[in-house]
Amino acid sequence: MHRTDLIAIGELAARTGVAVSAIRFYEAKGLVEALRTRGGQRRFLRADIRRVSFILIAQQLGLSLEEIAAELARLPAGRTPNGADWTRISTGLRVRIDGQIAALECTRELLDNCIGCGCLSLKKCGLYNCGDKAAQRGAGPRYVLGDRAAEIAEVG
Amino acid sequence: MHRTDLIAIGELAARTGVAVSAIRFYEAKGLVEALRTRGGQRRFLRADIRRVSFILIAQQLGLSLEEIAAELARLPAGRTPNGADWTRISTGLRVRIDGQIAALECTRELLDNCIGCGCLSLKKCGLYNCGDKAAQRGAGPRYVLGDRAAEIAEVG
DNA sequence: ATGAAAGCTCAAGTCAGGTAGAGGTCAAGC
DNA sequence: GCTTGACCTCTACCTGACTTGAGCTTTCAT
Repeated sequence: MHRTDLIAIGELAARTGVAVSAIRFYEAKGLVEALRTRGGQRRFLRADIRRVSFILIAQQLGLSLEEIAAELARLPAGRTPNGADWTRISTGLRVRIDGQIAALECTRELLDNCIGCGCLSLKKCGLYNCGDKAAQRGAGPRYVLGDRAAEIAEVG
Repeated sequence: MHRTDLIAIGELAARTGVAVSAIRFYEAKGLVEALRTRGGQRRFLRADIRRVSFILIAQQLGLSLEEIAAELARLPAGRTPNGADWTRISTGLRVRIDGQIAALECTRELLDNCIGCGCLSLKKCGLYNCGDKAAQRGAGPRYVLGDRAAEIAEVG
C-alpha cells in the first residue's frame, strides 16, 4: 500500500467513470497533473480520484473547465488535499446552486405571469433578466444570450 | 395594416434581438418558416416574433434547438397561433422549471452531506443521480454525463 | 523472454449553435 | 431610373468539451 498510491490513467478512468481520453484532455488543460514513469506513462495520485470527481460535480452545475480550473487552483499547493480542503472548495458550489435555484424561481414566476396572458412579450415579462446565472447555465455558444436580451422591443 | 403583416428578416431580428444569421439558421433547422417574395427574400408573419421569443425563453431553460422544434411542432397547423396556444405550450416549460429546481435542491442536499464529510465519494453521495434533468441541463457535448455516472466505484 | 494489454503523441473529427465574409441580387425612395 | 441598404446563398470558421485513429512504446504476468 506504499507504492500503489500511484495509479495509472486507466485506473483513474475506471474509478471516476471518465474516459481515458478525457483525463488526458483535463491534464492538457491543467485540471490534473501527472507524474511520469521512466517510460513516459502517466501516474496519478489516489487523491486525483477526488479531484476528478470534483470536476464532474462542478460540470453538472454548469461550470466550464476554465472555471473549474480556477476553483482547483485554490487547493493547497505541495500538500495532498484532505477532506477539509474539499469541504472548503465544495462550499463554493453550494453558493452557486443557491443562485441557480433563485434564478429559476424568478423565471418561473415571470413565466406564470406570461402564461396568464399568453403574450410572450419580452419587454413586459422581463423573462430574460432573471439572473445572469440562468442565462449562463448551459455551456456552449450562448455567451451572448444574457447580454443581448436586455432591452428588446415589445412584441408587435 | 393589411400587408404589413409580413415582415422582413431584419425587422424580425430587430424585434427579437436575434441576429439575422441566427434566424436563417433557425429556418434551416425548421424552427421557423418563411414565405418568399418573387425576388427570393424571406417574409415572416408577425406571429413569428412570438415564435422566436419562445425559442429564446426555452433556450434559457436549457432546451436544445431540437427539443424546441419538437415543442413548436405542437402548435396548430394551418392557423396562426394565438395567445391561448402560446399559453398551452409555455405551460410545458413550467413543468421543466419545476423539475430543474427539484433536481438542484436534491443536489444541494447531497452536497451538504458531502461537505459534512469532505468525501466526494460518488457512490456514497449519489450526487450524480439527482434527476437526469440536472445532468442534461447545459447543452453541448455532455450527452454522456447522465448515463455514465450511475454506477461508479467508491473513492479510494 | 515474450506477447497482450495498456499507454503514448499528435492531428483531425464531432456536435451544437451559431458568426463572418465573399460575391451577387432585390426593393424602395428620391 | 438609379442608388443604396437590406437581402440572398454558400463556404468557412469559431468555442467548448471531448473522441477517434494512426502509428509506435511500455508494462507486466507468465
